[in-house]
Amino acid sequence: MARTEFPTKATHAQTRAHNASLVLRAVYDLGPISRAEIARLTGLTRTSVGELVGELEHDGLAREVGRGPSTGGKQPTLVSLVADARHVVTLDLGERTFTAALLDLRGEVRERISRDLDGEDGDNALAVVYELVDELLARPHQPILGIGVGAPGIVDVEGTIRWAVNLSWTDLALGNLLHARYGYPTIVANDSRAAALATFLFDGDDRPSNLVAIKIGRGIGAGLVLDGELFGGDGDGAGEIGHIVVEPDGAECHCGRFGCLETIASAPAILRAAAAAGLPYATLPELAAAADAGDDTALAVERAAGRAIGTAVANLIGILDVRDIVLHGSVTVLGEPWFEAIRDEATRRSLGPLARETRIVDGGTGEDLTLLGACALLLTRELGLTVHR
Amino acid sequence: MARTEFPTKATHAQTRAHNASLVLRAVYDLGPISRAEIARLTGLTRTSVGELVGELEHDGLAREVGRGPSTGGKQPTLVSLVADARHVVTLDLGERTFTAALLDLRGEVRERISRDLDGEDGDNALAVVYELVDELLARPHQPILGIGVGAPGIVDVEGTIRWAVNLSWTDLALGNLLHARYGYPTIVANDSRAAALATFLFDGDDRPSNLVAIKIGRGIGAGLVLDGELFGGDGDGAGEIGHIVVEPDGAECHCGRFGCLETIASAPAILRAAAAAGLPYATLPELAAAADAGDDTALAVERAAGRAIGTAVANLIGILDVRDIVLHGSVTVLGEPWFEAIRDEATRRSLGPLARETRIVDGGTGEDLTLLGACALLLTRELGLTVHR
DNA sequence: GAATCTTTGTCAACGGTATGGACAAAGCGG
DNA sequence: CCGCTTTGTCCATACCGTTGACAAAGATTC
Repeated sequence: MARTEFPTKATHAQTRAHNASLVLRAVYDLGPISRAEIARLTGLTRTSVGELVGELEHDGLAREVGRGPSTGGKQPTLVSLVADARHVVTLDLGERTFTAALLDLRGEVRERISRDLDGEDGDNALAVVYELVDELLARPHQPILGIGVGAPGIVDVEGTIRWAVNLSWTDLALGNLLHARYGYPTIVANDSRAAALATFLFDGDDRPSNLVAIKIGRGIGAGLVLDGELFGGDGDGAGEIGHIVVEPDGAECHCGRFGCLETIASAPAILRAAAAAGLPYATLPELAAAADAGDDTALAVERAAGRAIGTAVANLIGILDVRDIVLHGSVTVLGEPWFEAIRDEATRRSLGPLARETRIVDGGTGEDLTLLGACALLLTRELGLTVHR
Repeated sequence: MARTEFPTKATHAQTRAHNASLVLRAVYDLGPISRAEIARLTGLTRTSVGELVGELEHDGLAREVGRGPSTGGKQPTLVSLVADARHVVTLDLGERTFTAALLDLRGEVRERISRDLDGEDGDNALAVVYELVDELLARPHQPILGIGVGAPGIVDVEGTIRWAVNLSWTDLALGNLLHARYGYPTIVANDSRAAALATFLFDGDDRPSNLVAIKIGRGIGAGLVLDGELFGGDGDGAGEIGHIVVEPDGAECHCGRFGCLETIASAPAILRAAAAAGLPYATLPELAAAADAGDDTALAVERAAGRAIGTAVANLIGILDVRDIVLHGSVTVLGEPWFEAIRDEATRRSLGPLARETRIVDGGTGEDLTLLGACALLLTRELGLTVHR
């Protein structure tokens, strides 16, 4: 078991950084809060907290905002986060319309622009990315903390997009390119994964430490947050469940296999199934409306798609014993009948006690989730705003 | 996202502990090694390393063992681990014969005893545990580092066995009981998971940081090592893949569902299938021998079981993108035909690029894996001998 | 209203721990 | 034999969290 690489040593600077981010997180999470309260929460002394808060104030990240009520002694001085102290450039390249936005430290969108690809891919798509960032940075903004990108396909930890079919990108070192061009810290991650992290961080209040967010749209991909952190797998392909074979004798998938989940439950697949059943609906909302209005054939199409997802969910539950499963993406417009089929199938196919405690919830079409997730990754890496359990 | 619990502060003592375990690990992994070499590896100064090695020597964990060859200067003093400096009490409660053993710091078995349960369960089975530990501790031994237990069923992080069907244990706080009775640090973990960790730590040399070890015997369970650490899931049930439904119209399982993986691919299920096919073999080795001798029916039975496992493996690959999958347990005696069926089915059902790089290997019947894993958990917690990547 | 108690935030002294420089010991090469 | 290199240790220094004390300022009690 001789591993040549060694974990890094611990230094005083690291302890300092850790405690600094602890204080920042207290201010971030618990709104206006006194130094003494932070000291009680973190276990640090009031002295240390005072010093660290001083640094935050110096960096403009925190500010005194008045006094709190006394509890029998001197009034505490309340310190609050300055949400607008930094801006983060975020990009969502997961749809055929690229979106770029400036977010503040709370994940609030301050500026947003987008541009349709018009079928462009390769270098032209990359040019669109540059245009969007250039335009965003031309607008008034606070000091930039970094650039966060959610991109489709398989993205490695270095920020290289190894394989993104729809954009014809292979081994595109997007992270390095952006860093070289703009000079800011840059993170590139898979869009489904970013969305999963966003859901985990911004959406819930008292979650367990694991969450799976499945994005179901043109493709199907899941982001896995395990023990509070995004899990990538050995080849950065964790969560790529769209190509698990569900029906070995099913239709051919563009990946070459037969009966992949995507051939049954993705948005295009559902519309194909509807057409095959003789239904005249060309979009998912139309299909959903028909089903809600009592069209049994439409309902059956929805349910069949739901059951396939339910099978995958059962596998997720059985393998990971995860409590929270969030479904998002364009297909969620199918609404309750579809969800019901998913829940039924997931329950039918997994161990009772596990399935019973699982919550399968609607994450909506998740407009900003990818942007938020990319932002969250930056906040974690640059400011240490990790969420442990 | 107000979480009331906070991560703990960092202290100087923690930096010290971290660096101490870094030095220990260098000595542990890289055999006799000089202080200067440790300093280069860890990035610590020779001063710090000298001090820390001094502590290890004081604790008896390390010892100077001579001089190394000069490389143009003073000969280095080599420091080596004293493998026998501590003993760990380990228990494997996963089979119907309980095993207890004393292991040294290298995981070498120094003493081993076992006792058949003779069908006992509940408190009587617990009494057997006490007997075994009493007897082991009555033998000559080094200072005890702690007690590590691999137990079947669902075990939570506190060391309570929430549910172990075969032993009729529910909510048995085994960890607390053992700690109260013997006073040593105690860890109780699921046996499959312990075995997975053992495989990860002791077996490979340059693994990726993820590994799934599937134990296939009377039951089927997997241990998940993700990013170098055991993953438990929200309800400590991660890896309980035996009850994922593979054939919705299959046979009834004792869990109440139909067509669970265990109803098809566990040892008893395979023997049932053999009987149903009119074969006269009552044990797996007999079945394997017949298949190897050209019995096509026996071969077909083996392959059917293998394909079911292969389906589960495909799900694991698709969800986790894990490179290394180890199969162990009594069913591995079926040998190559069975493995081939697993590999074929796993490949057929998962995305090409992923499946191609996956290694599905034979972990054997894994006699001591659970003991080793329990030992490894203790080494990690008590001495910080974690293996990062 | 005065005295006492509580709580807050800060300051100075202290202690643990990693670092850097210096140095003796000990071997190699010319 | 002399210079160079490497090793292990000693000493002084710097970083940073802790401890104890204290002033400020409000609450509580008499």
